[in-house]
Amino acid sequence: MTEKEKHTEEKIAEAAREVFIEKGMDGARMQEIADKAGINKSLLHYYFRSKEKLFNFVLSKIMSIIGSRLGVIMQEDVAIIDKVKAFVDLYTDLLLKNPFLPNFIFNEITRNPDGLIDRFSTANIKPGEFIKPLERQLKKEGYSINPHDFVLNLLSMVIFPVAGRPIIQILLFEGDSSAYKKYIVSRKESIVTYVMYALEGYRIKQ
Amino acid sequence: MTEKEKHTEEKIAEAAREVFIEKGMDGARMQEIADKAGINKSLLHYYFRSKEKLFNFVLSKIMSIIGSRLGVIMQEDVAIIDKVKAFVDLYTDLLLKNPFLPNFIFNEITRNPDGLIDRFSTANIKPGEFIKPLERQLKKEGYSINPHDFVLNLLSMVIFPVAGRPIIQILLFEGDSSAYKKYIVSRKESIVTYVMYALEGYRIKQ
DNA sequence: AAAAAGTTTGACCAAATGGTTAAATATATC
DNA sequence: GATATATTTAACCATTTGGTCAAACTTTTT
Repeated sequence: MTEKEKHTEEKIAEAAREVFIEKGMDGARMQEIADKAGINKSLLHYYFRSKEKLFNFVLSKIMSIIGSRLGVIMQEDVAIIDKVKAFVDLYTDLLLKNPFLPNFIFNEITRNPDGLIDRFSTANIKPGEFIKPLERQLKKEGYSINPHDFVLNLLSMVIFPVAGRPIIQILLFEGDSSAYKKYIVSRKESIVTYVMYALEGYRIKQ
Repeated sequence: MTEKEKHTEEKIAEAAREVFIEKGMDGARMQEIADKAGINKSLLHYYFRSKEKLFNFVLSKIMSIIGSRLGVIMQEDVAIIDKVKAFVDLYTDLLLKNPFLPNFIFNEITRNPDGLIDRFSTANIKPGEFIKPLERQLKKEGYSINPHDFVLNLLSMVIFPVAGRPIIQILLFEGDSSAYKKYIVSRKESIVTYVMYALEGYRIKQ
């Protein structure tokens, strides 16, 4: 009973996750989620009362995962460049596996920006906790860069090329899908190099 | 007559632009566009036969503007760092004025990636024409960086922070809207510095 | 000024969509 | 094995939404 319930609920959550991420809240259809889960549409409403409730459930789960990963990396007590490396590796892989994720997040925060603060608490994400350690570490290693710039530039370079895949693929690779993928993987290294070179310029000479 | 027609058509196009950009194709409602244009819903269909036609019209216009701006900058025969400066200035302003634009583009290319190639031709955007001059210029100035990395990192750093505004604003500025805006403006300079420092590392010593 | 052509409107329609409900089926409890 | 409880289904509903149409109104043409 609890076993089966878990099974159905999981199936629904998984299907909903896929559809919502690919189509967004507005584009997603309850019927499509039901079909993908191999169940009746009424059953969706039996487990999750409404589309919105289902959506919130899915989004919360995703944000928790992303947030906790980010938190772990940012709070590790290692050299800046190792943090960068860990971050780039982890998120490149995550994004390659979930190419619709960035657009989904962008879409949702645009659609409902006011709900974001609550979502952060629900997902137990505490921004201060991973900006501050970074700030300390940059100072400790003698880099005078604004930590906000540092973290935002990094996030940008990792996430944007995946979020804008179709454009990038055409703009830089004449639509060649495998060339694009190979390139994104290669960026794991080239981003780290780029950041390293940039940081060099911010080193406080003494 | 032609005067009035222009007036109404323009009003519709402008209203449609606003609504589509903010809500996306799926989220936009023909009624809302009609209301915003101050006209009857039937009139929308009189000028633009269907929602899709109206959407395509709006999107094409936007892409043409963005593309032509990019083309001009990329083909100017000036030092790399001046290109970077021009690009950052122009696009930061564009994005501050149209904060929903990036998400709109992401959304659309995700929703319908196959239509993108046609849209590029319609908007008369020729990717090769602004990648190649950049490639030459980088070589000429003795930087060994992969041009793809260079251009993508730049695009990322300019666009991402605006696309992800609600998150960034909470993550870095505790939700303070004016602090966020001030910061984005300040990035006009800090991005250029960051890129300059990074490029330094790619300089071929001789 | 009459006819023709173009523009605008309100009423209406069919399809899609999120959601409900009562009955049927399976499962657990006694 | 009977009763109660939980799960699943099919039929149905109300609302929303893109779109149509004929009539009314304006403007242009003759």
